[in-house]
Amino acid sequence: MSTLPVLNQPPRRSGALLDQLTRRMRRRAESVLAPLGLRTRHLVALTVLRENGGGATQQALAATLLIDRANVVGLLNELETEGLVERKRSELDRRRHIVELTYAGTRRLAAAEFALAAAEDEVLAALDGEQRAALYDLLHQAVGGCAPLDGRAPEHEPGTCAAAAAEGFSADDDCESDSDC
Amino acid sequence: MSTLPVLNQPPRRSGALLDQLTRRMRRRAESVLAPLGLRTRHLVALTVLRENGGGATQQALAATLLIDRANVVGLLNELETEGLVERKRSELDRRRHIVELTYAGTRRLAAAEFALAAAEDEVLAALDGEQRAALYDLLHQAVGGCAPLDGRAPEHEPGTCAAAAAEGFSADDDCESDSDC
DNA sequence: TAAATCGTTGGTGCTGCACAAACCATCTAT
DNA sequence: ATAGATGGTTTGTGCAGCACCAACGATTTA
Repeated sequence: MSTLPVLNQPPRRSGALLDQLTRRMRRRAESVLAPLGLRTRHLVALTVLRENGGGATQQALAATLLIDRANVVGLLNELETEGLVERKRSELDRRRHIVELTYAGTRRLAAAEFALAAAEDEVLAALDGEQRAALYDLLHQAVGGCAPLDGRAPEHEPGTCAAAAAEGFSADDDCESDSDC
Repeated sequence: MSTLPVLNQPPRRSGALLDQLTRRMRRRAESVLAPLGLRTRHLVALTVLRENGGGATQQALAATLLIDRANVVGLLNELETEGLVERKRSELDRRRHIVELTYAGTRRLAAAEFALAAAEDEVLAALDGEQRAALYDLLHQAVGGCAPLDGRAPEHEPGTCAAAAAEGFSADDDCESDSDC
């Protein structure tokens, strides 16, 4: 606030706060997602599917989500038994599956995003609208302008970090220090 | 920035960004802590020990760190074999161990904090000093003013959320929605 | 003397992944 | 046509990082 040089002030380390806030956010997110029968990874997968428009092969999904192709199978099984996603045989290459978002999937995703936004507002309740916007801007800038699939990912070449950045919610990206995104 | 009402703007969800930034922060933190032979939980424990001044019993530590008392044992073993911490029998109650920070422990902790601050600056490199301060303030306010052991925890009664908030880095606090802190 | 408490040990279980091996169906190259 | 590569699938193993329970010795308290 003040531009006066204040010495001896406590460390002001944001790390702990960041961690704390993220934890709360995640908890709330999981809470509101649960009644929709979704978990974070489902949301990420659905988002990716919607974002790249048409359909994606499973291996493309694996690359984008940075998870093992074997694990993609289970993930899609869950989504498919809920009718949110559909696996179609590619006509060009009948080995491939083209994974597509169903109408139900689109709607569920929208519902999830709505719920998620509410959860976020809840967690950030202590901030007013302006402050939330400021927070968003700072975070955005800090992360490096690499918008996390929300405000349009710049490039979505498979294997890019935009990949893992996907929803921001990924498991444990080994994106490393390399300036992928 | 602008106060003009802008419609149709993308969701601006901070959740993903928060997650992303926190992940980076954690990675860097772990990286710089590793050469010091410390992991996050060690740092948290050391910080708690320093913060409450004298010494703490293991059960008090368990309560403060919100971890099982059985797991405190292993944690302290690691710290003690590194000479950062000392277990003394309480003279008042010889069942108890009074855990104290050694001089080496104090120094190691200071070194860790220094390294951590550097790591943080690295992660927030895209922000200038003023912006970092603004981010801190926003995070602080969002978290609820419950300073995370850095800028003096308001109360440190065992079992409080200030507990888990400890370093902000805790495993999976079930702090729930109850307004503990 | 009996019951409770503190630290300790050891075991079990859970979540949430990664990773590897092997398999069938299918495509591609020769 | 045949061999090799590829896409999806299944199954199994392993790891990290915890929680939780049960039991034990030493000690305190009732």
